[in-house]
Amino acid sequence: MLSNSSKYAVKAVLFLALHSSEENKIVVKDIAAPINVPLAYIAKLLQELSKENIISSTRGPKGGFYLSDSNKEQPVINILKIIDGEKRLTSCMLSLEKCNEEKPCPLHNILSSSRQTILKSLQEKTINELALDIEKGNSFLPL
Amino acid sequence: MLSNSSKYAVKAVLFLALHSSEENKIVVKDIAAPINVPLAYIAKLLQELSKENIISSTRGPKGGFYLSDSNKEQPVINILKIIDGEKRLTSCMLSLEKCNEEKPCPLHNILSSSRQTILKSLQEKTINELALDIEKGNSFLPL
DNA sequence: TCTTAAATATGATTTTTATCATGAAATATT
DNA sequence: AATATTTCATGATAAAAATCATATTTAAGA
Repeated sequence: MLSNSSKYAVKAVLFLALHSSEENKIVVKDIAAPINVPLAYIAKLLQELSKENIISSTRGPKGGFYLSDSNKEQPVINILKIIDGEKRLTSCMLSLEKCNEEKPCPLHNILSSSRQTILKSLQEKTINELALDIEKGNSFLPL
Repeated sequence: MLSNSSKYAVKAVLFLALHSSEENKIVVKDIAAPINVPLAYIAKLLQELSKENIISSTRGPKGGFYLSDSNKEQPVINILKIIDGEKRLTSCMLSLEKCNEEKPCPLHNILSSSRQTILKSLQEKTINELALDIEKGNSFLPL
């Protein structure tokens, strides 16, 4: 459902949500290490996210990546849309082009409602809310 | 969530459920064409499924693939377990090894229950039941 | 204005997944 | 027994995804 890249991206953004701010930018190297993702690889993903305004960055000395307040209010699904694309999230489980509510594929009725629920959650939950869950100890981000 | 291979496998098995029986075996070529999957590729998948007793086959003239009655009573998830492996179906959405009910990752609580529901459905629904859905016109299998 | 520290852009390499090809083994028919 | 038809086993190739490398641009500070 999620690509490797998306998972890495979520981890990185969450890390920024927890540890960065406009006044406290973080260098790629210091993001890659704690979230345990290859530096050059996460660098590329961060670039994409930055270009699409999911996260913020400034270059040069004292530069780095960070999350502005408005960045933090975005729904989690925005990350996935950029990295994996809309299609991957919503396409039929059997990849049948012609599958839809009127002409459902055999798996459609079984999976559809759970799928909807998942998407709705990802739509509603903001990056900031996820970060708060971690801070409150309701969830964890090991390795 | 599902690999390409798994999707192909489900389509093939469903096709067999609808059109084959012990007395009416079907040759690979006549499976590949209607489900629109490359012949040599589906052949390999069918071999795997056959070896693991998800489907049945006999070789030589008049041979082919088919579903025995007991094959048809298996849950759909068996196909996915063979082709994708158990791990792919159940692993944490962020691929965090340490994620579990006690120490949930940030996405865990959001997604876990829907995920469970999906797995339960795939566990309970048999191949035969899916086929019946199609026969009744409750679902379709285009291309 | 020069140097340095950072992101950015681009592309190369590696690994994984998907696809294709071929020969060996098995069985039914003659 | 010989032959033809089919699955089965194995491995080769191609495509896509993941990972790595490098040169360019930007901004801060001396």
